[in-house]
Amino acid sequence: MTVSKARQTRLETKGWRFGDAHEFVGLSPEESAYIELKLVLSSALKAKRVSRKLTQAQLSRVVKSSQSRVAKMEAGDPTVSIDLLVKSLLALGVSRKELAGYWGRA
Amino acid sequence: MTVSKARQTRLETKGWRFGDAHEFVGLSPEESAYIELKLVLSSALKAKRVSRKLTQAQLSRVVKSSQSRVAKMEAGDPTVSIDLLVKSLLALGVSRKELAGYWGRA
DNA sequence: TGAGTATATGTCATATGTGACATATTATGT
DNA sequence: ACATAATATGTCACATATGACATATACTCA
Repeated sequence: MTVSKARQTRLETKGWRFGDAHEFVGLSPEESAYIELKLVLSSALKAKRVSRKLTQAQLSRVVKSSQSRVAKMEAGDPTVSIDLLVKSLLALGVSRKELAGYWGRA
Repeated sequence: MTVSKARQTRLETKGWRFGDAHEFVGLSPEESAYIELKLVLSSALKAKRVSRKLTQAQLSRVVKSSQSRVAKMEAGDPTVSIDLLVKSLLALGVSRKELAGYWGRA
């Protein structure tokens, strides 16, 4: 998927209530699955941060990033890669089994 | 991890026989886990391609890439992102459950 | 041995991701 | 209401990933 399309998707989704990204219109199953995965990792990251009682600024130091990028990670911003999300979760001490759990979750 | 460090790791690993990336010297557990994850996805991609009896060139058309990049994906080249590996696996019709399986596999 | 096919490796211009910064918006307390 | 902390959003220079291409190496099969 192109960046502009991803951005458009995100814009189109503002205020949209959904439980399953398959409901996004005009997206192939692969595109939906890819977006779903990022959203799952995003919320996992936020959940982990909150459970550790860290601010975004504090977490950004742990993962060697910036507060704004952490905010974008948690928001599922299209400019954030799965790599960064995975690296951040690993930096928070998340195990591979836990990671697998996130992805397997519908 | 920086690119140069990743490249160095790969070079250092040439001809190295290992079953667990934790054995890489000088890498933190997170770095090892990240590399392991990429290697698992790499071999999953290759296995899928072979089981479908596709050449790298054919697969490259399916995932809209190039033969050389497919080769790099399967080789665990440090310039290949998890994003690309995941997108490619999804394009091959791999389910979320299957991905989760790869993800969790030690 | 060769010719044909598949895979690997190197390079490069361009696309995309990143941290950092400024600033806006939203919470939380007093 | 006000101040203060936390989070969100926008932008940008720089870093990294990408597809494409050339070319090298490996693999079949005759």
